[in-house]
Amino acid sequence: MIDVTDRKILNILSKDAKASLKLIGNECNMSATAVHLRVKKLEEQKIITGSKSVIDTYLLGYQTQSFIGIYFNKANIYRKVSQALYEIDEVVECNYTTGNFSLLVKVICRDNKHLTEVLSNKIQTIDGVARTETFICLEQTFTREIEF
Amino acid sequence: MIDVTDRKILNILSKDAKASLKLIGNECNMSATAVHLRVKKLEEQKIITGSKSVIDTYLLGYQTQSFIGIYFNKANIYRKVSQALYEIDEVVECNYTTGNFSLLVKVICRDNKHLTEVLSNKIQTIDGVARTETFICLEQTFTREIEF
DNA sequence: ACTGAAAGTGTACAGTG
DNA sequence: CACTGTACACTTTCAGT
Repeated sequence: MIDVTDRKILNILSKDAKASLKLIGNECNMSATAVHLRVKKLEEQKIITGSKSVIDTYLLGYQTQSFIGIYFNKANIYRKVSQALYEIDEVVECNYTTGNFSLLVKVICRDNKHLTEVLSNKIQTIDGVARTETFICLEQTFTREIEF
Repeated sequence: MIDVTDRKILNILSKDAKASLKLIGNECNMSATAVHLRVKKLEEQKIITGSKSVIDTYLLGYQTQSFIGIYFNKANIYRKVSQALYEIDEVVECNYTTGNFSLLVKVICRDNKHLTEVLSNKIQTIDGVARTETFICLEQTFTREIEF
């Protein structure tokens, strides 16, 4: 399905979506056009699904990132609660998980006051949400992409 | 510092790093060149720090994503433990948090067997790690970028 | 700070092995 | 079928307003 060259391309693009085809071609001993064809194929196969610019949210005033574990008071409502969470702009990631919580979500707020408001006025008012547990990120020590 | 046009540009690029300057220019009623100048400035200010292609890890055989809460048996060692975690390829995000755990990390593995191996042979052998708590993601209901 | 024309890339297409 | 070389479109740079 995908070979070692495709993996090399994915590893480069996952760290830099704007890496030039020329540069990738040099790394893979290929013409830029050949790389382009492979990238197109990876997009068709939905292995590459898009791209994002990485933006420093901290510099823009969003300085309180946190994870929130959510407990339910009913069974089988994770889809409905997820939908309600999707309506909350500050919630950027939502995972249905095993373990203590039912959902584990990532929230990006300006400050602790903003977080308090999101928690009490938005998340905890969702039907089915019994209790939440907040983990404020004091420091994100690293993020990185997986290597294929 | 940054105006409403910059925000518009950031919102577009955070969802699509390869959005054409032309298209952004249309959205902002500006020439492609003017957009380019603003993007360059945002990069210089380190508000835009880079870009990534979004890759479907599931399709490539990494089908078990999980969060792992890490407890320490000593104080003040989060930097050292973070460094050790950075050496583990499967750990893609590491946060020093308030709450029960000291660190909350995101791990991407091929399957549960792979996760077990990472947990017992890699994470739990790090000096200072007392105990871990694993939250396997049964479903990532959504991820999204914040709006500015 | 923005525009409009030149140089340098990315992309599409016809052609080769 | 995977790749190459060429032609056009786009991004990027630079002089000018």
